[in-house]
Amino acid sequence: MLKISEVSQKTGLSAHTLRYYEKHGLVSASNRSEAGYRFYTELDVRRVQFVKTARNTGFSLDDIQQLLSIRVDKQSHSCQEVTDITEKKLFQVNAKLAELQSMQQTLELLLESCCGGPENATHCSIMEALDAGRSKEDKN
Amino acid sequence: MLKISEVSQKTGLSAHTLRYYEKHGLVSASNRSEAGYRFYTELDVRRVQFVKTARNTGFSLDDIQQLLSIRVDKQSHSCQEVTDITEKKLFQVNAKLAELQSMQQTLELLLESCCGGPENATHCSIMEALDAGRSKEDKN
DNA sequence: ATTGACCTTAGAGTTAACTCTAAGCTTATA
DNA sequence: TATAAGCTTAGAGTTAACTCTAAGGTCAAT
Repeated sequence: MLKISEVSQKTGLSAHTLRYYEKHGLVSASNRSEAGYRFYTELDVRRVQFVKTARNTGFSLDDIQQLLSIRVDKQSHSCQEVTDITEKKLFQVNAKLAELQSMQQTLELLLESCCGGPENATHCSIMEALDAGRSKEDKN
Repeated sequence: MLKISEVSQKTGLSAHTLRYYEKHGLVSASNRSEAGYRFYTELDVRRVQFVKTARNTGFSLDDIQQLLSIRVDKQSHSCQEVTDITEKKLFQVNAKLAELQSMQQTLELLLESCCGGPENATHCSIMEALDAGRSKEDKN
């Protein structure tokens, strides 16, 4: 049985975050001391680690809620449910990735076009490009 | 002289957003009618479009504040100031990109490993992987 | 018995960039 | 002149995931 600070150490999540997760129904300590201190079992800690891993993989806390409810009763859920959640997340990641790649390219082009020197910005090609408007992402 | 709804139409930004930009010192209408209605000049509209283009390129409103203050007095600013802002943004974009690419790879691996079928999730390899902990992004 | 470190809760604050609401003028049209 | 569309403002709400604060109880060590 671990106290919250020990779980914090073990997982790298702050005690604040652990309480936040509990308040939001993700992971709670199975036991409490008489004084009300949280006591986490080994299983609780594994659940915390599951949350952390899923978080690092990009899942939102909402996604993780769903994954956790599958996790506690795997028999009643299918692999397809799991892949559905995962695919949805992958789509989101891919969409964001495309957006950022476009930004990256634009920024690189801007930097290539500009001298970057100490001369004044009267003819700065970055300023000109931003002034020209109609950027790549400008969907219309 | 254009009213706010006309500028909205021209730029694709909502009237709310235009007022928001004004409140935050980005772009204001040069004139007002007697009744207090905003009237935008052609120059104001171009400034709005500059903001929009910069936004689409990934710059934050704070970055754009700086870019605008260079824009109104290019003589007093160097190309280097402009490239500094741009490089800083590119670094941020690259960092986020790396993070998302890592997530993408993890998610793809997860999806490859799972059958995704209607069988129950008792041995779902995605669940197992998330349970195994220590993901790639888990820096320690 | 008194520190000081740790725990508890409810609830407020943070971030960015909007987005919306309410209450009330103004303007154009019928 | 009445109605509807559009404008104004201040200020509240949204989103996600924390992060922090205040006020107070608990525990181990001196």
